[in-house]
Amino acid sequence: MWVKSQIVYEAILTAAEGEFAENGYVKATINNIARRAETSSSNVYVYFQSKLEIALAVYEPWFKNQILALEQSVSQKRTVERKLTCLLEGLWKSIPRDENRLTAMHIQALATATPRDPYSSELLRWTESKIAEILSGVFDKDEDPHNDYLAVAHMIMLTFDGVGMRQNLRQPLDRSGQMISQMVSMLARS
Amino acid sequence: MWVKSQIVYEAILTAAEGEFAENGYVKATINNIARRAETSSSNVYVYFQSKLEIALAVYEPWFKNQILALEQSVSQKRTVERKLTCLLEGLWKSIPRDENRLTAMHIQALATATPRDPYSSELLRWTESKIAEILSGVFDKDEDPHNDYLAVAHMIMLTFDGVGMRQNLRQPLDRSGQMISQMVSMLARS
DNA sequence: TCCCTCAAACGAATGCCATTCGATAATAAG
DNA sequence: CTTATTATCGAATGGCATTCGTTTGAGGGA
Repeated sequence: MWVKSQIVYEAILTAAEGEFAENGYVKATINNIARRAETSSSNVYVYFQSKLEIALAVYEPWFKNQILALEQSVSQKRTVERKLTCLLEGLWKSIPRDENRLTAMHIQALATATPRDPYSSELLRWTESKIAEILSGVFDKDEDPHNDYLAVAHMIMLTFDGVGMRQNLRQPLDRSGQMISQMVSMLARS
Repeated sequence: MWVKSQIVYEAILTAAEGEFAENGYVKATINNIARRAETSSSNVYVYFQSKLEIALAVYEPWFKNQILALEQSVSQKRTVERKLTCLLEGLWKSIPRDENRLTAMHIQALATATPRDPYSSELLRWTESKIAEILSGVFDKDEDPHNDYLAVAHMIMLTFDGVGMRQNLRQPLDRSGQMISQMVSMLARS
């Protein structure tokens, strides 16, 4: 059917995940990915249209898992403050600082993309809805001023992008702790 | 000494500003910059160590001016809410959406940099202090829990980075208005 | 006026990489 | 067994940052 060869396709994805994790988006090369997947760089283009497409294919499932796991963690906390802190620490610390640095690689990929590249904001929208839903659950009001939560979720995600972007650079100063507690207290006051 | 070098130096900076504004960081080429400055690409390396260095040299003065102008605008507003709105609209709308798109180009430059590249976070720190100072002035409390303002300033700047990063992509949905008013009301409640 | 030195300038590499091409090999279909 | 399609590969192609080796020309000293 459609799938050329499921095995090779997945070998490429796995190879790419390793390569991106080690080298980030810019320094990773299709040749290295091909070598890891035990095929040729030209053959990679039978399965993917571009380097960007590979990056997105690697990132999406990883990131969705991270978010779903985070949702779990948040739900296990008892108080509003703990829930909010858990959410923000996940998004502004744990996930972007994850070993494999896929967040930074994703940011690199998007930053170097042009408007003509095949990017869809579907994943971003999915994530923002999810966060809005979590926030809504934290305060559990059913009257649903959902738009407010979406706006906050959007800001949280833009900050997440910023954190990921700054991950590349050696940041001598880490203000994330203060930032999180500040934001938690502002949100909790709502 | 050669008076000429100053002239060429500035010709390169001007040329680079034009080139970066038109093409962003990634698509801009040293060759184009050299051509605009009426010199050769190799000669550019007499004045700058790398493409990144040029980008930062172009960005810094432009951005500082934007911030100083914004500080002015904020100071002319009368109420707390108007001041905050002015500040956030500047940082999350006007500056990143500026014609010349230098914000997006700066993000591209940083996102593609490696930790070994000659980046200093001095400008970021300067900006965050400035924003903290502005916030402090808005609420004009002299007791100065300055660290809280710095944390908020940091978050504002990370969001700014996120906005600039997303500028590359055609974003179909613009939630910046809601985001700003939401943030203003959260801050004003402090 | 004539050298001599050294910064400034340049054209031609170098090396790296995403992406494409053209040609085979393998496989499925009839 | 033939034919069409797919997968694979090695060898381009084209673009670009950066480096190299050499040349040029201004300024100071003789």
